[in-house]
Amino acid sequence: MPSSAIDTPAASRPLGCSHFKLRQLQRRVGQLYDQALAGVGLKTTQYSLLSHVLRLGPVRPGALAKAMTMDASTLTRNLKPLVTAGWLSVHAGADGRSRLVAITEAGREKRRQAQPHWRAAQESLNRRLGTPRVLALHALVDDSLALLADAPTGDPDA
Amino acid sequence: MPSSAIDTPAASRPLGCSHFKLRQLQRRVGQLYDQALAGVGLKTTQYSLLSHVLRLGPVRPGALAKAMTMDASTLTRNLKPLVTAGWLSVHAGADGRSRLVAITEAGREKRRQAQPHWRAAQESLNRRLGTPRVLALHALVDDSLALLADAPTGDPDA
DNA sequence: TTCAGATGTTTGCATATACATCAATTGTAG
DNA sequence: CTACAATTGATGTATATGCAAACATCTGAA
Repeated sequence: MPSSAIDTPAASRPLGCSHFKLRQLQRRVGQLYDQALAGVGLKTTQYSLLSHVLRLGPVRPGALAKAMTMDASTLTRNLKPLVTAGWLSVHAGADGRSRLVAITEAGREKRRQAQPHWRAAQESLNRRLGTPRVLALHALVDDSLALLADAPTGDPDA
Repeated sequence: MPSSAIDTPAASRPLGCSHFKLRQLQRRVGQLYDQALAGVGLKTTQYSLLSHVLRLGPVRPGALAKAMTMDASTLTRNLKPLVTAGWLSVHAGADGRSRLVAITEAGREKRRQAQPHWRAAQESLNRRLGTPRVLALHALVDDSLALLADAPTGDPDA
């Protein structure tokens, strides 16, 4: 068997469904993180969103969605609870149609408060899986994301 | 503390959020599979559900949820569209409180019809990521799931 | 036998997700 | 200057997700 691409023996072909496997793991990991953040009244997704807005500064929804690999419409809706809670604010952008999402002082405080819990979840996961395994997983995910970068949802100019 | 757990150099510590990374990848991969199945009117989750019921035969909702690593209440609701469509049926189980989920003939046919599309999605993903990477990802996910097996949502007797 | 606790499933509630479509705005060609 | 294309978000619709609690049923012990 010369090339690694052809004539792959059955045992070397992925058998299970990649989507299902990822889904399963994401559910479990999500539960761990959500539990850790439950005490401060944040879902993990919300913590992610707060963190991204904090890091990216006032940012247009479209750019934020692209940075987070999510559909713009999903982002619009995910913003709602955080704006209602007063942790994020949405202002008019320079362009009349566009907007700017920013974190509020209350949002900064909330994130500060949540950060140790998030960190605890990370460390707990590292302990349970072993740091090398987590590192390997991160690397694989990052590589995969890069290779799929031109997939739907905010495809680049391609 | 001699163990390998302490004093990990900064560069060898996971930096990003494991949950967020998994979430991102799952979204992208989910889109690929969903696109492939859109033609036959199935979401990827629904294809998974059909496949599991086909494989596990008439099965109690609780056992099915555990097998799929999802919350029982999620499963209950995910069944609804499939039952409505006539692809799955829910009967009374021996025990008056429990039930049995089974696939119907229409469900078998629908799955048969969808299978090539699912397979195409798999192969497309294998091509885009490279089979070795997909294999490595599967292995990591499987190992991680095993290590997290006693997490919430249908924890074993532990 | 009757009731307290265990077991299996569904509901209430809130959020997450995305595609198709709508609405508002801007930019531009004529 | 007007009509049309392009850009940017928001909505309509449907599904997915999970925790807490309700519901239904069963089991075993007093």
